[in-house]
Amino acid sequence: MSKPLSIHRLRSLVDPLLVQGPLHPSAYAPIFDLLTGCNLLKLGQQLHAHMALRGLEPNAFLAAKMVAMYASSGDLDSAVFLFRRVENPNQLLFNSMIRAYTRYGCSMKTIQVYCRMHRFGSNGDNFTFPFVLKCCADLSDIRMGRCVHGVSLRAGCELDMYVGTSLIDMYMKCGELCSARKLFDTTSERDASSWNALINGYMKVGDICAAESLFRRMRCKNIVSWTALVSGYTQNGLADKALSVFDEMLRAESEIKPNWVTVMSILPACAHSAALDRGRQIHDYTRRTGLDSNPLIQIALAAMYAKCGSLVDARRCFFNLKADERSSVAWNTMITAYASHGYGTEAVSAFEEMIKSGVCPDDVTFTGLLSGCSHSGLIDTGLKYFHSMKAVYSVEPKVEHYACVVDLLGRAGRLVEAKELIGRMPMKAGPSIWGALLAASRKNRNLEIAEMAARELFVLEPENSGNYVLLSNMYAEAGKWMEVDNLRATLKIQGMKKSPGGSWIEVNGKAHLFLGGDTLHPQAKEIYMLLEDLPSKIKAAGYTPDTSFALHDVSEEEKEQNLTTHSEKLAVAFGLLNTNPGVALRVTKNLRICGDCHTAIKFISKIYQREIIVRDVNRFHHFKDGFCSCRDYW
DNA sequence: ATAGGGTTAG
Repeated sequence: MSKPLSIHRLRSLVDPLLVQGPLHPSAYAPIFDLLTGCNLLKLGQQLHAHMALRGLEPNAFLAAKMVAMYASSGDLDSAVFLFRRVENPNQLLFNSMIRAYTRYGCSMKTIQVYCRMHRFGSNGDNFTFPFVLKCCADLSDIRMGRCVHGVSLRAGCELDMYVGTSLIDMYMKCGELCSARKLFDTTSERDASSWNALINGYMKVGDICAAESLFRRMRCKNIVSWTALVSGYTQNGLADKALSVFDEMLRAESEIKPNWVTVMSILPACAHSAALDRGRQIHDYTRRTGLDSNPLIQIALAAMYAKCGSLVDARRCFFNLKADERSSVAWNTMITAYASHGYGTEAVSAFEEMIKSGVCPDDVTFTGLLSGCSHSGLIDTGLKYFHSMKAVYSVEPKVEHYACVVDLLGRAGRLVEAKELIGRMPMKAGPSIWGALLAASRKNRNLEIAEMAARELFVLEPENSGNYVLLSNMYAEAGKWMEVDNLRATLKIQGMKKSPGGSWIEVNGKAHLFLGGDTLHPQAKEIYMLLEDLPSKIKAAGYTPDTSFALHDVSEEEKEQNLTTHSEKLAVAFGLLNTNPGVALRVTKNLRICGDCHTAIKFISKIYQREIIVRDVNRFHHFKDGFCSCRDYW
């Protein structure tokens, strides 16, 4: 596309038309072309109104241009209105409308327009099929896809590269990998797009090897190919690989540089690994390249910072957004950020502010809000919002909202109410529901309800060893060693391994991972010395180790020993040893933080005057001056 | 005028 003209230049083209009488449609068409993609809705509307006032009905050709203009300016309704008024649509107009609907993600509508086009006796052309095929892909409608494939052959489009790529993409997204591959292998002309469609498809189904081998064999790699690899790794949970490909990309001698989509793909990898320093580097990169002016980037940055433990930076990114850029997703990001950090009150006020600014909440908003209330013990507030979801905001509660409320009630010890709520749910209770109930029974030491929840979970997610471990721990607490042995035997028979507890901490941009009882680290000796000194220091400050968290059938002394070597303590000790006084420590754990460690870290934060931020699988704990942001409610 | 993108409970 040519460079967009300045608003003044466009004004000077439109204004003379507005003072003249009706002209031939061909006089207006080029103006609408110029307005397309300029996001100057007002100017387009003015011209349209001028024509309407003079009784000028656009013909199909002109309507096509106007539909494109409206669609590109965010006004789909006007585009549809125009389209419907044209009695004799031509191919161009159909294409324009199909493109408009596709752009707004209205796949069903696109298919409807395509069908109508058929009834007008047209097969479509090389500009029709790519969009229609994309919709088939989005709908996973393989039958429609095959049908469109057939029509595209009849229309003689089989050699068109755009159509070819769209076909490959459609087959990949519908899970017909073989058909896609066959098309790819038999196409004589292939460009980067067809390769990229395949790579993305393989990544989507989790076939990393196939995607990698294609990428390595590719000779015409472009920015999309690199991004496909990065986002594929991220989506498959391979954050480290995503980060190293990103580095490789920066090093690669080609001209290819990360664009905004690449950045969007790499940020979740930073978040996953809690790689705050890497995240900051990427933030710097967006500032250097001007990508940071993109509101989507700011939102993704906010989410990254929140997940890396820096709520301050997350807020800063959010406040970089102008008021009209604060979409529901932006608000959701902040509400969820507050919730996960245990700032329920702030989550609630962010929600209220969102409503005040006229942004409609959606289901994600309420999962964030409810989990925020739950983490902070705002029981009544949470219940109030839950009940207002549908009544006030027309958002249908989904299973995840029920899970939040089960958690909200359960955490507060209202297990019976939680159980009753599960019974009244309009949908089937899934793992999230029973998982919340199990965790709540653990917290309240209610073995009976725990057994009930666990029974459901063993069926729903038999491969999740965490559930067995949790119940087994509860049996251990209750001294029911027989049941403990039974569960352990079950675990063993099924060949399941307890996922090892691990924590990591980033120091000078490098992550250091510790497993429970780890002695492999080069600094292990110093770390253990520091930890061995801790109990006496802490005991002097009034701390008693809570051995109920050791959960082994061993003597009290041994239990205490095991506690000192939990991975989160090792990571904290390492942090104390390797950072300057006063620097905040950020530790990430792959499981839930242990209760004894929680107490110990509170004391450490006081004794060593350090802010310590621990992210566990559920939430953040901010330790400072002997207190935790969760106020021991977790 | 093809391919890639942000927010989600235990």
